[in-house]
Amino acid sequence: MPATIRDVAKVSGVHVSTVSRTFSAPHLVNPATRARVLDCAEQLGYRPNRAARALITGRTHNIGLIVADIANPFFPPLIKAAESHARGRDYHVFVADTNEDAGVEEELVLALAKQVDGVLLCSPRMSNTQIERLSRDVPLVVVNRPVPGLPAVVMDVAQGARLAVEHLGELGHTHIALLGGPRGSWTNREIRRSATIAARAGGIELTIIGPNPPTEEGGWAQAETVARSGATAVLAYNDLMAVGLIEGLEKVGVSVPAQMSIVGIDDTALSRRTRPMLTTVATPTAAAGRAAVDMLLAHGDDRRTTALITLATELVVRDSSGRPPSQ
Amino acid sequence: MPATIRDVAKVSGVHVSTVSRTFSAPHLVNPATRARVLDCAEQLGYRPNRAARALITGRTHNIGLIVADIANPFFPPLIKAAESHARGRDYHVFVADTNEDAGVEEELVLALAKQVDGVLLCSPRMSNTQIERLSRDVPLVVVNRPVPGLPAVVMDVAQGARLAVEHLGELGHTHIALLGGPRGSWTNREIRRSATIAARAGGIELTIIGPNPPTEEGGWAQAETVARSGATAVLAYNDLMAVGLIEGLEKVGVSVPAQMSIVGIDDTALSRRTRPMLTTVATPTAAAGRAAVDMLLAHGDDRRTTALITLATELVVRDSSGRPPSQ
DNA sequence: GGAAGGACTACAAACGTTTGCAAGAGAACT
DNA sequence: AGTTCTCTTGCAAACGTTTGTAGTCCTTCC
Repeated sequence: MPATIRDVAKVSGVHVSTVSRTFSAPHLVNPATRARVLDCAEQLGYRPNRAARALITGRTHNIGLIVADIANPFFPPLIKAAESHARGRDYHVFVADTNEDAGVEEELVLALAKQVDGVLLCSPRMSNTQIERLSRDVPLVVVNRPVPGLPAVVMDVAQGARLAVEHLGELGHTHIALLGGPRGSWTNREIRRSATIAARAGGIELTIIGPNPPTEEGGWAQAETVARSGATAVLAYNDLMAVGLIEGLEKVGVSVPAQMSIVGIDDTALSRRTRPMLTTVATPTAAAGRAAVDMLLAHGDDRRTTALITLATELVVRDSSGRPPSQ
Repeated sequence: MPATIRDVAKVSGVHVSTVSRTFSAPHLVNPATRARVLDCAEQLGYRPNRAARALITGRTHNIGLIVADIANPFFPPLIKAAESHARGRDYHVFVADTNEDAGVEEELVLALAKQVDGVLLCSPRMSNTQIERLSRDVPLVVVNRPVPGLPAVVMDVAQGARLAVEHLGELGHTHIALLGGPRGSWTNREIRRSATIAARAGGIELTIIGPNPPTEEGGWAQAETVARSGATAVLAYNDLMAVGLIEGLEKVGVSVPAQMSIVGIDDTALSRRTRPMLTTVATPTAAAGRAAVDMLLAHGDDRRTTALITLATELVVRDSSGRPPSQ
């Protein structure tokens, strides 16, 4: 029912190949003919069938975007930026949610492989070897984790964690708790590594609590442990956990920031909406989405880009961090 | 480079059509042959090329999902549910964000039309006639707005608004402000209509403030107007505006709920995270996503489903609503 | 005035599938 | 033993494009 290239050819009295070139190589067709063809196409409401085009060119002009959990406020800004950026370059985006499941993740990459020119893998739960294997089927760009031999975009959370610890140190805290994230997370290891170094440098005692699920509940559940740890400040794996922790602390009668300072990571929209507003490490998620799309599309040209892009983070001081109780 | 049906045919010593049938009509091929073919396919890592299949069957097994703003916390749960539900039925989902722009919306539907079996249009900003025209190019299901002649899924916000007004009435409020949403929104009209009726029935004065942009800023900006309106309670178009309003009221020295009760709509994840926690009307967004997918896929079979599904809403009472100040 | 080149267009094969049709082999019926 | 039926498979056309090759007609040059 929808107009095909053949309909346009018939109506405008030229061969299909001429119609095709009118769209894909305009300089090869006579201006007068081109005008006539465009006119007929317009008239018929013709739009090239991208699937058919993909069959022969091998380029679908689609990309896949796989995230662990769309409902996690970290991802929507990334998705939004990536989608918009891709669309600006005439690419459409498949979005899929793995529910934090590595198996689903692999299945999705495979299922999408033939329909896209590449896949953005955000915060993957798969092993490096799994990811490397998949990258033979379809170009991959990994976000939030470096994978040897593959292009990746990561946030400089090490810097962020250092800034956070230094900030707390300057406020006078001498004992900080680190509320860790999920076990397999590269980001989690980075934070831990960097916070440990920064704490040692600042003469600060660091208590590590975790691993924990990276959710509000995960933070909430550790409130008592945190309260009894002797620490006067906490650096949490992400905002979600920080918020859960604040809530949990309230419940056990510890007020923030008077008795306990809290610093989150990510600067999600959430952090400006809680009371007290959350001091947090801002990670440039939108920029990460755009950068990942750029890498993926560049990927096509030269054979195998291996670059690792590291985006700077910064500390955003709000109301959840303050001086330790004078006692 | 990736294995095609022809490679599998060659290796397993049968014709391509037999391989094809092994996957798309297994009962037509001899069990022994089928086993052998499947084995070879497995060996070669063969996966049918869905684009090529779509070319001939006319069914892409993809659906489009167009939302106004991915970063609006209303949408992620809907997207997540729709994507997961669709994947369970072997469909993949294109997600696109229109930035609240009707022009982008139309362009997206057209661009996606050939690549999908149908499009879910969530909270569209286009006119009904525009939508109807587009529905001739590609099956559409509209979410959050009824469009004559098209299948749609809507929330019973009228019921929700009534419950909210009654709740406030029972608490003793006699003057309520309605903080309206965007001009073109059907949901906004419904809320307004229903709140007006409920207020009259309860002997409550209703002041309508708006239209406003459906964002945190939109709520924030009206804080002073609300404070001066004489109302002791507010029903906001959505949670985002309610949260913004609470923040704005704090700034001008009005405390919630002591001096002003606030009720939101949507019950986004947000509403449990703010202080005070938000009393709000829960809309079943995940269910809406699933229902819309179901309608879209059913749509294919019988020619034109016109059904309108209305999902019930309910009031969730939390901490932002209370008795009016005794004065 | 013939050759050489340029601009434009048509032809046809290809991309990876699906599917209607036909053919062959047995099995089951009459 | 002939007919019909079922099961299984192969053949080939089709889906809507792109693109290499070749052809036509003009210009331009020597």
